[in-house]
Amino acid sequence: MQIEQKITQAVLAAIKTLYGQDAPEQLVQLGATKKEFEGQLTLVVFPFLKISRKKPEDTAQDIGQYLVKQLPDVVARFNVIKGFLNLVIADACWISLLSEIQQDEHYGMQPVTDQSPLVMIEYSSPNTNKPLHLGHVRNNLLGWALAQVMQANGNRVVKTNIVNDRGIHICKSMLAWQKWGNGETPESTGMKGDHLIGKYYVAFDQHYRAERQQLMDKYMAEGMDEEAAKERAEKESPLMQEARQMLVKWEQNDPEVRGLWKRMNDWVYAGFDETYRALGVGFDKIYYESQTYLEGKEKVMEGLEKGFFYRRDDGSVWADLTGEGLDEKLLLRADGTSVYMTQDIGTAKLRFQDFPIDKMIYVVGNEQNYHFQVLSILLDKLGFKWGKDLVHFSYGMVELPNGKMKSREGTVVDADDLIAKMIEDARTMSEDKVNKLEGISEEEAQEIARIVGLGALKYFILKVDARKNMLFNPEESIDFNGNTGPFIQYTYARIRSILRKAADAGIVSKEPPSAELSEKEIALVQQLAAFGAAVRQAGSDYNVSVIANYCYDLAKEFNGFYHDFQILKESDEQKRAIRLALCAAVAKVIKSGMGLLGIEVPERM
RNA sequence: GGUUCCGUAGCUCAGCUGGAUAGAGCAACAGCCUUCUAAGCUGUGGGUCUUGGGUUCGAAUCCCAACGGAAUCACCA
Repeated sequence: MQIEQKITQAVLAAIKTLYGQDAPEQLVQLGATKKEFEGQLTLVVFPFLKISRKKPEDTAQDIGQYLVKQLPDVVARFNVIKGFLNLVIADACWISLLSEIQQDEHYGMQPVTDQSPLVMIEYSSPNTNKPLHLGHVRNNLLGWALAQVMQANGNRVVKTNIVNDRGIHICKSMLAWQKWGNGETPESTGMKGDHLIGKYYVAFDQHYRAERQQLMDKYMAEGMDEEAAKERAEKESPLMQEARQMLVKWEQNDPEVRGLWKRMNDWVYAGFDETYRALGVGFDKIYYESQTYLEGKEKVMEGLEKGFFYRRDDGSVWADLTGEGLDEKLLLRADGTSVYMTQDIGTAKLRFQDFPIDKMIYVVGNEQNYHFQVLSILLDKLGFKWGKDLVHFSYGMVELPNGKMKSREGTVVDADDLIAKMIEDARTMSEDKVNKLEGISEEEAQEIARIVGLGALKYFILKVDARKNMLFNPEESIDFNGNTGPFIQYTYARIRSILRKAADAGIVSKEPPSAELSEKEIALVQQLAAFGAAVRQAGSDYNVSVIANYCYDLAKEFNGFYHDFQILKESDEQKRAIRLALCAAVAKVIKSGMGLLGIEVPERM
């Protein structure tokens, strides 16, 4: 922000003039003044003591006097507490800052041009054998928000999704559907396609477990120990063998298996699309592993020829990463089929063909930290210029009070159920406040409930540092009071209400003239001014929770102001104009900040 | 065991690029609606910032070690 820039330069000049030495800019530590002292900006003078050779208090006095003299329009006065120089900034500075905020359409955001760096963000990346759950929700919300934040920092962003549409897990669902499905379809059952497929995935697992148990009992009765019996049962289970056969047929392009595979995947995609739409997330380009897994083999063979990798006697191909402090990593099985890593290499190859990627960000859970460490090294060896610096945006698990979510054990929080529950709760909540929604149609009321319910869910997830595991207790519903999405949305709705009334009354908010500002008003402008820094920090740290916390602080600050001051009823026209300008600016910044998080704000609630 | 991450109020979390007396929310208690939306505001109580060293004028923040928890170390994806 400009004020800080000016002061920083003036402080450097002060050091030079007063003590005859150049100080590096890093020594200038300017921060917000603590509430209990007068002033808005505080300079920490301790770093300058070696240069000034004076006591902290005297050094602060020197610099303070210099600033007041050299920047009278900016620094109105100052006070010194120990080594802290508190600066009182002139009201006019805050007012002109406020009008700058109002006039800047993209306040806080960097422009994006054709020359901007291209950042590709991979997120979501579901398996097509079961519906999305809360863990996926965290991934999707983080991925979307991160994409918005990167764009706000002046990057061209391509959002991408790699769908894991092949493999043994899908064959399990297919097989179970064939055996026990009686030709059920989403149409015939009214179920979402992803849920229908998920039902058969679970069915497979149940039958398989029963079968395995039977076999185990049999082998143990024959005198095998438990461990060996289990291993043999898993290997010889007819169901599992059938599933494996199906996968082989799939790889051989068997028309019948491929037909079923396509049909069932299409059901799942239709279901996913619905969930994505409800969450408000989307993609610019979707890749499918069925299309990329073969590409990886080529790349691996290329690496083998160049001597980056080696082949073992059994024919399998490996990368030796012991030089990097890691293990040896399998890239191709002895039978020539590819593994997870091979597929990611293939996907990378296709992506680089499609886009001139400068930076690649993978939004994937922290259970795969090792995988991405290895992937980065391999891509680098294979000549991808962004491989070495790829970013694994690694986020923690969502845990339930009794531990992790496990789809096979049915302890998952389903994404669709959760979204529906949130909207329902928001609806109930607003019905307790009938007076507010007077004269609102059923559709509007439902739309508000949707915005607020999703706002609560999204904020709940995004306000937490992504790296940390987070706890979700299904017994306690997500809050709508306190540090929550609805709190911020509510602040916005109240402001919009004021601005509507101002417009109705014909009060035009013109250019704010000069007037004295109260401490609270200055604090609000200062908070508004910090938006750009929050956006930059969120981008450089890959931390979207910075934006969430910023929005909360801003809303909190505004609510204090709203409580203490009259706005429309203020009789002094100049004060009223400034307060209306403040309202408009806060609404604008809340809307764009929440927008970065993918959270909508309602005009009323 | 190796590697990576985490440990702040009863609970959920901020603060971590070193700066003043460590902040919010929830829960508990006490107040504030004839006045612009009370999903709000104000107040009270609640802390060995896991522990022990080190660096520094100054450490929740940086370094080292220990303790506690999580993830990972598959011819699963």
